[in-house]
Amino acid sequence: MKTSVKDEIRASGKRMTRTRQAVLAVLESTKYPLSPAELYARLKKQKVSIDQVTVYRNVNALMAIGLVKQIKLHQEDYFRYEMKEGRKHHHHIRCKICGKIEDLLLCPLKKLTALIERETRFVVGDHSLEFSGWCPKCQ
Amino acid sequence: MKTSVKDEIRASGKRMTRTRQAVLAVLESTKYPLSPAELYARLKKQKVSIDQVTVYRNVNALMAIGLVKQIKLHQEDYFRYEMKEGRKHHHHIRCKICGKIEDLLLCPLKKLTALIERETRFVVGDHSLEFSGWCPKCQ
DNA sequence: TGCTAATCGCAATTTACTTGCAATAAGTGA
DNA sequence: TCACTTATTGCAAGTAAATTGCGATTAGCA
Repeated sequence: MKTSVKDEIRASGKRMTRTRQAVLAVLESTKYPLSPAELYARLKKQKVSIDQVTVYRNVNALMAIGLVKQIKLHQEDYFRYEMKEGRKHHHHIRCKICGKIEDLLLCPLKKLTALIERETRFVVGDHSLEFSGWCPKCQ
Repeated sequence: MKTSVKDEIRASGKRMTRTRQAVLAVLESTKYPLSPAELYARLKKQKVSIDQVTVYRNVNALMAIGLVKQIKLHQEDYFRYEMKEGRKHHHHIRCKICGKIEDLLLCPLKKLTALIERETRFVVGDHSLEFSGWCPKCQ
């Protein structure tokens, strides 16, 4: 775990506990966003003593201080979480069959903001974009 | 209600009941996607005798035969439904303050499919795209 | 008009997530 | 190093959206 992460946690008045460290370690070592249930399963596999509720509370706390990003995929009815740390703005594609999730580093939307603001008179904040399809193995 | 809608329902082996007709009428007269709770509230206001469960079962049935489209907005933890009938492919923008939802008729993503397929080796099926921001009244 | 299966209402269940509370432990300050 | 404050934890219970089971109702056709 990078020192900077611990510093950010301390700076926000939060503490670096054994469980929080374990949650962060799993998120940092995973290349795609994890659901609380998946996170919990991995921690149990590693013999980390932790409760489901603590996983929820930790991802929420880490999200509140901006270390972790919450992601909602269209086909699923739960949230996923990934480290924000040093990651570029990106989107995801998810396989309709096996659920495999991969990053898409592209984003075609920056140019669109001005057009949308002109058309709708909204001020545009964020966007969410997600593709689904069939991964190489499931085709 | 258009005859064609009733025909489509009958053609799929389903029946046009009083409650289903009422659900369809509300969906057809609303310009943005409705949640089951909103649908239920409007039906009650119109003195339609219907149960919450029946609203859920109806939107699911209508979705199964392709008359209605299910939409999940990023900031909400429930589904919304809108008529598919004759509507062009579109996306939505939602106000972060008051929740106002408006259609966006643009879609910048068709050209992107080939690029994503080349990069990820996925076959792209659908996409979902949603903006959020501040509507004219809430700015 | 009478039959059959789709649909309905009501109650209970499921799933993801949150909250209350007493016990524990991180980090500080002496 | 120890004591103290309070963030954090585990467990149990509670929410809210959506689904399911089942007996009663009713659409639509013969």
